[in-house]
Amino acid sequence: MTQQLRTVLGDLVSVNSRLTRLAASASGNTESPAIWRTIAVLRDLGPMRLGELARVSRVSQPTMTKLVRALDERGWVRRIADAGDARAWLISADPSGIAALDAWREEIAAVLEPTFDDLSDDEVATLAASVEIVRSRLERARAARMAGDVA
Amino acid sequence: MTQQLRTVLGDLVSVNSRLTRLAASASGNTESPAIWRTIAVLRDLGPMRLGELARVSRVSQPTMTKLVRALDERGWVRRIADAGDARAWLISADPSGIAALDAWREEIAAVLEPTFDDLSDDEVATLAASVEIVRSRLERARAARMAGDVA
DNA sequence: GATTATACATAGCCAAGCTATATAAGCTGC
DNA sequence: GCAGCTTATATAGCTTGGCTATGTATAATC
Repeated sequence: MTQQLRTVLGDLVSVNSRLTRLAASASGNTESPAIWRTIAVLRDLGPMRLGELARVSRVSQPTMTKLVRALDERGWVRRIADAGDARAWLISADPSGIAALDAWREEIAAVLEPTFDDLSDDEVATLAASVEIVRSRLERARAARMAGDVA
Repeated sequence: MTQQLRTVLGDLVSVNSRLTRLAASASGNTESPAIWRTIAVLRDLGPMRLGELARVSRVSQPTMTKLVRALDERGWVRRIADAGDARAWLISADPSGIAALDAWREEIAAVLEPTFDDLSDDEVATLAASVEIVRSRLERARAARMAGDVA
């Protein structure tokens, strides 16, 4: 059972990488996955400080500084001064960023759809259930991290 | 239904990106996903020419040239001269490359396991089924491509 | 109020991705 | 049998995403 879980986790990450390449190459999209991932996190979890955003996204703080700058240049996030701590900013997804994210999702979905359009209802439900499983575990990993579980 | 499929595909790619970051940051692994993806393709589909490997992996030919060089330097692939066409090479996964891939999979599985260790048998089965669904579609996309479906 | 800790920015590196182009080998037509 | 097109891989040069190390400014503490 444990072995089966391990195999599945390895397969999951492995097959993910190929799916990502398919999505990226099939769409002519020029923006990077990191940009979309960052907006998605902000949309799902709400405004937060840059450092917290980095931890949640599992990238280093300097990497997030770069990403936020790129997002800011496109007008897709807003930097709000944190009243009470002049060092910090609250990063918030701008409506235009959410709209761009939605457009990107539409685009990759449209591109992938032909490859997946013969899925049965059950198979679609299986994919949806898996997405929820992974999402819930990501959320748990985040919560554990916030609780100071891991450095 | 179509809308549901589209939403699921968008979610799938989106959540993948976060899972990839979790796997990368939780493991101290220094090798890149592209390296592992390439060996996995070679292992699953057998030896092939560099150009075909690039098409199957959905990267450009120069990108694959770089990856194959990196793999060759580590001794993880072999370049076999193609008898009958002096321009081409057959790229083959070396046993040491397969072993390294297996070790990497073990490592990320071990790192992710604590986050996923309370999954029920049903949930594990759901993830496994999803992996198979995606894998089968990737294979189909590859076959369609080989048939000259897309440039 | 000097020291230490924290939040973010900067510098500088490497890898992965791309397009454009070069090189070398095969293929075709005459 | 070689001129010229096509094909297979390599090289050049760029951008972005990732990292560590370090700088700078503000809080927090003693």
